[in-house]
Amino acid sequence: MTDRDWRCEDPEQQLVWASATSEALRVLEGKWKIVIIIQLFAAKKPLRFSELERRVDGVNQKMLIQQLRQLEKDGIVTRMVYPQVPPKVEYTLTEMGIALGPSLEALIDWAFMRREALGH
Amino acid sequence: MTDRDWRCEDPEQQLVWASATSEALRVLEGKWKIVIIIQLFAAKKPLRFSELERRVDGVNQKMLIQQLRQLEKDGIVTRMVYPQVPPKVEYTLTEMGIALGPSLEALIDWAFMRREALGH
DNA sequence: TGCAATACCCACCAGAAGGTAAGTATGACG
DNA sequence: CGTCATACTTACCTTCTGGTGGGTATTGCA
Repeated sequence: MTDRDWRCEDPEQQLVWASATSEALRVLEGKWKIVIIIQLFAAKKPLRFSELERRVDGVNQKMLIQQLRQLEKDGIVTRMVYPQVPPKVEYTLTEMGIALGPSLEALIDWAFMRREALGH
Repeated sequence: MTDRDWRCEDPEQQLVWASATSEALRVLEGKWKIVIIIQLFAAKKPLRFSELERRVDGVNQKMLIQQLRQLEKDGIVTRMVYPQVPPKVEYTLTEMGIALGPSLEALIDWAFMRREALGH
């Protein structure tokens, strides 16, 4: 475990924290990734492409695939192909995807706090 | 406090969590925002425009202002203008900006975990 | 024969985001 | 009068992201 006091004075360390966080955020960026991840979290089981398509409201096939591929590349989801016809492909969260839980929870908390503070 | 178990089965709730998180992320998105926020956190004091320009490596004036204005609009930073010549403008984190702390920490933790897992 | 089901791929387009280089406003100071 | 410092603003260009509407491959089944 590294020292995590990113409010420290060391400018070098600040650069490290900043770049680490930017990197982490890049994995979550894009219009659909969070929604996909939360759907996979909520389902608690592998989801087929078509199931995701149904659950992620408003997404189209190209976008869904694109984001899934990026999430796969980033180690957040696993793609499992069943060689049958018609095709069947299942997506699951990896361990690293599951490990995102606390961050997402913290973000959710902040979002709701903010909502209340802004009076919505 | 609302129920925060976003891994629940209720599809309606999932939509709420998903949209809340997307909203929160939108506030942090953009190439420079995280770096700006972390610099303000680390400084523990108001920073002038030119100080930020120096601390946020690689940013140009237009981008820095643009992102600062968005952060201001989103209630993350405060812009304080001193009416003097040459001009002096200071930027501070709002309460809501400071409240981002735990989320950022969780993201940093995850980012470092991921780094180790990927063997960097 | 030909259609259905599933998970894609491709060409193309529009708008948003990011970036560069120059200009502006102000008043103190020499 | 001209220069300096600071915090912007503007015009313009390039790149990235999101989106639409088509097409494809495979095999079972009517």
